[in-house]
Amino acid sequence: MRDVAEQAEVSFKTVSRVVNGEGGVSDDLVSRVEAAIALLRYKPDDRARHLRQTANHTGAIGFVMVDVANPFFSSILRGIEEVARQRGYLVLAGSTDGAQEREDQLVEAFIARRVDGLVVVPSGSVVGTLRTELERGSPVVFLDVEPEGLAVDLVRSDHRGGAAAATNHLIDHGHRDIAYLGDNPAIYSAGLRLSGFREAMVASGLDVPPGRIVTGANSSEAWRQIVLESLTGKELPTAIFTSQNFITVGAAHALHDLGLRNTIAHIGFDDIELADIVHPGISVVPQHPRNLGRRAAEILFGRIGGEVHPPIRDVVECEIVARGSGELPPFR
Amino acid sequence: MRDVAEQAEVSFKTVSRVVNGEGGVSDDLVSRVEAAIALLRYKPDDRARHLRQTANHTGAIGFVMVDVANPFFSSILRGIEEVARQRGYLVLAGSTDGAQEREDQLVEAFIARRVDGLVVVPSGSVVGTLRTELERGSPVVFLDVEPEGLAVDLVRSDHRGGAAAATNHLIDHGHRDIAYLGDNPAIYSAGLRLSGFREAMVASGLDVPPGRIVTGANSSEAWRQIVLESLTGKELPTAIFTSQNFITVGAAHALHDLGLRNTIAHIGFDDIELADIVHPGISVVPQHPRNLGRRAAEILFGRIGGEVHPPIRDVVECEIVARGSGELPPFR
DNA sequence: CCTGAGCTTGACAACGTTGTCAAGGCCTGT
DNA sequence: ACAGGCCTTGACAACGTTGTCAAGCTCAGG
Repeated sequence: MRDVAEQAEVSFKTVSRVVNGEGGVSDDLVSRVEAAIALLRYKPDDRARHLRQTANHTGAIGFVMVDVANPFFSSILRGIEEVARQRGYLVLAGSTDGAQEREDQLVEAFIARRVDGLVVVPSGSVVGTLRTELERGSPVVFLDVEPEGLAVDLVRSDHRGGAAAATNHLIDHGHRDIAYLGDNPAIYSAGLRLSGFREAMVASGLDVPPGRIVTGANSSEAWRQIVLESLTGKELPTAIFTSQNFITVGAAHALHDLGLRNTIAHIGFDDIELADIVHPGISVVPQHPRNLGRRAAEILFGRIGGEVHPPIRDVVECEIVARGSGELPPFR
Repeated sequence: MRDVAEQAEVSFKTVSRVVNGEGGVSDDLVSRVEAAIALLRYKPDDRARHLRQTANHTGAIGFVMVDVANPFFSSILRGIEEVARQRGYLVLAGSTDGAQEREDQLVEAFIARRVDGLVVVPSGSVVGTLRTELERGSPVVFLDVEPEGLAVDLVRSDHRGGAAAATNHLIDHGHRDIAYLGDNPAIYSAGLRLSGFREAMVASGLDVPPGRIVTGANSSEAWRQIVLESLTGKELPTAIFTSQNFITVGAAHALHDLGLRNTIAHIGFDDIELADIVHPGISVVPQHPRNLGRRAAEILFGRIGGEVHPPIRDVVECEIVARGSGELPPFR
């Protein structure tokens, strides 16, 4: 800016006025400044701008998720981005892979850049930098995961209810021996889904032997292996409930490999591309991640705009989409 | 920082020294400052830090893509993020939906925040802010799309070669009447894929009547409709080549709706989840987006680090994955 | 006891911008 | 012709940080 001012032979305050369209500058000077800007390819520096402006607003929000390569999260990001864009905001995003340490780093980095707010899918309990920010009153909206014992804004699917609905769906179709395959139940959503499964089973007076609960891998390929192993040479369950999209895909592959897709009933959490053109179609309890993202961003911008109200807790119901695999009768 | 200094009764320069671990501060003061920092929940402001530091490095890079909700792009983003994370960089990302105007806004916003470099999937020709930045010598790596007449760093798949390979694959299996379904050929990659298709057809002495080229929709649902319409009540092609992931999904749905998945051969560009458990499996020419992203980021960081060499042009070959649908013989 | 080296500490400028205020020129109304 | 107001323009402080440099202290060596 200093250079532009020199080039145009005006003070740099006048350049500032022209850049910001403040008016009160004669046409002569405006055109001289504009010529200098074009000549020097000058671009204002938003960091300095926001630094000076007392108003706390940097035009950026942060999104901390588990893995942007997972379509569930990238769709959420897209939803957030849509809302942010409307308001002229930029989105900083980062993947934690579920690691607390990485989550801390990301939150720290976002705070250091003074984002105006955060949407967070926390990896574990809320500690460290994130907790500090919450206490300080920074706008934070939690997504998909509800932190224990904290009154915060939250948007998530009804994991427990959806899982229970899926389980009941299988039970209604005559199944008694149902296996659950899911993420580590220490993960909030995975824990709720497992609870939903358990409760539905118990409510129908059914047993859940430990061998019927399989947890732990984290890619569809790994799940394919796990399901292959857990379905080989033992007494098979008549139905399985896979509680996450990668697991559903891995299990569908494994069932396919074993020639069991028409034998063992299967229902999954999260929707999956092409789930309706396989045979049988894969029944699922879909989430609507883009809407979750939009909703979270809207709440966040409300807070950023200074809205004061009790924490919003938006738990979105999930309904079953029946496509065939979840309606297979028990094979024994 | 000023407040911390007051609280600890030291000068703010001393606080700066403690925060940055510069040493040369007595243990007594260090602990007083640390106590004040904890008490006031002080976090340094990276913007001011980078503003002062003459070295041009803000610890952030930008990624401009078409749509983060498309797994192709979110996988690229993930690859970029991995490399960025290793170096302690943050990634700003935004979707253009292929609109030049939005691309301009994003690039402008990233530049205004003084990102250290950009990875860009340009929407059209390189004009506006992006062009200015290139001329100024800012580090920019192009991804997936090769800008016309510019010597720039580039990473992309071999769209033309991959499309030709797919087409030849169909021809080798006896097809003569092949339909092409693809994005608007004004889009760089889509144009190359169409060329690859055309050239392969011509090289085998085959006709490409205009009715066999279908272009233009932009969601798998829209493509499902288009394919449904274009395959109803006419003389059908014996094979189709769908040149992008959404189109492949839409076409697979449509073929399924029409009961033609075992009749019309089908091969697609981009890989698709579950493509191998449908019947027949969907043959594809996969790209490896995460690797593309990693590669682009590595080149970018090389430039940011000051490497000087002629533009890198990294065109990654694509190989066919045969799963059944692309190997069906002509039905007539 | 004095000198000088080494350590700790702080004062101040600078980064690129905007906000505040005052100076100077011109016009209008009397 | 003069007072008062408006319009244009610039000087300077401030935002939160780091770099530079000098001041003051301690301590060892002569």
